[in-house]
Amino acid sequence: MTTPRAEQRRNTEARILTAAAGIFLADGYDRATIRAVAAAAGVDAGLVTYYFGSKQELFRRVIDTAPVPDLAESPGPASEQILAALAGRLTDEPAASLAILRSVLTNPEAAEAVRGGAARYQSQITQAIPADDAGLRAAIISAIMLGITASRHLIRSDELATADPARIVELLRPCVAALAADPEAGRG
Amino acid sequence: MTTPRAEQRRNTEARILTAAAGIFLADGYDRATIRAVAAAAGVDAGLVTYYFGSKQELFRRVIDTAPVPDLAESPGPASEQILAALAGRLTDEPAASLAILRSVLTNPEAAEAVRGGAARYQSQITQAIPADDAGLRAAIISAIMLGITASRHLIRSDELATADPARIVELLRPCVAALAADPEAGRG
DNA sequence: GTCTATACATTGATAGAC
DNA sequence: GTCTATCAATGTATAGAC
Repeated sequence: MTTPRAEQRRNTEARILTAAAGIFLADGYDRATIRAVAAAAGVDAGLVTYYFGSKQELFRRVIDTAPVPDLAESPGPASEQILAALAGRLTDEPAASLAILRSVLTNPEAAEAVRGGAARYQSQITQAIPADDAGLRAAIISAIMLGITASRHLIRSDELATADPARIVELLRPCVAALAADPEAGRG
Repeated sequence: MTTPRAEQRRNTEARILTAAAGIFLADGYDRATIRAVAAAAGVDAGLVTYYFGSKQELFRRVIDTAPVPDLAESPGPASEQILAALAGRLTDEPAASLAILRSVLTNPEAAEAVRGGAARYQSQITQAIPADDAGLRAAIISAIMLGITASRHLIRSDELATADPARIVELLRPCVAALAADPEAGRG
């Protein structure tokens, strides 16, 4: 029943990380305090900075745990892959991703993370779209996903927060299809 | 050439308000300090709280100056009215509105302002859409507008920040049209 | 009406005890 | 490895001088 120090440290560190994701999600980077994170993790405030050095570094570590949506995971055309990824983000709330999203407007570090993640996300879409202005189309799609996610989970707009994810996806289908479709298809 | 005290006060107050809008836009509510606002307005920090009482109240006053987009101003069908309103927000940057947007994720007051503004905005759209799920459709449209505006002006995503507003509107046209259209029109 | 000086609270981060 | 005590910095808000 001995718990080696290294293992115990990993446990505590992981507990702090998940607690930090929750606090950053709830309060945003600026309002989130190390003391609050420590309290949520059931440890002392000094220990947090002892482990992670600074608040910035702690946030950076939280960012690293956020998954990057991989479109290739789901089958079908590009527009359906995009909608499938959105559906996943509507049902469950990825704490780390939402923490980044909430902090993006106040923390440069979070802004950089969003830009980086969005860039990779957009490049996936860009490659799947045959249009020559695929880059802009991908950026618009990405912006739409951001608006939908933020409105539902962060701002909690009444209609969007309570709506069935399936209905939201259904209503967005022609929208995304029009953006991801080959613009030449309709002409000749 | 005498400047009555009341008039001088109005001048200084207005100067502080516009300065505050700029600071809140640039830094967000939390990071924005009264000292920075005072410096930008060319007055003392104590004077700001003397006029507005508190930081919250100052922010509330800035919020009140933000215009509510009126769809009825432009002609045509609902989808075109929405796109016209978006076009306006893409070209010029309404400081007060963007200040609210940046602060929405950290300040409850700003969140309330967004909810209230969005509700009025959405009710306009809802009335213009014949569908029975018009409320959800309006909420989605509103979320899309939020995502586009935030990505362009706040996050400054490369593609969206530099793109021509006309092209963005053009790409979004079928998207908004599909959401604002009568779903019964296509059937029978 | 405007500015100076300051009280008060909060927070990030550090040093040392257990 | 963890917690206690503390420092230094920042920021809001107030009281009083000009």
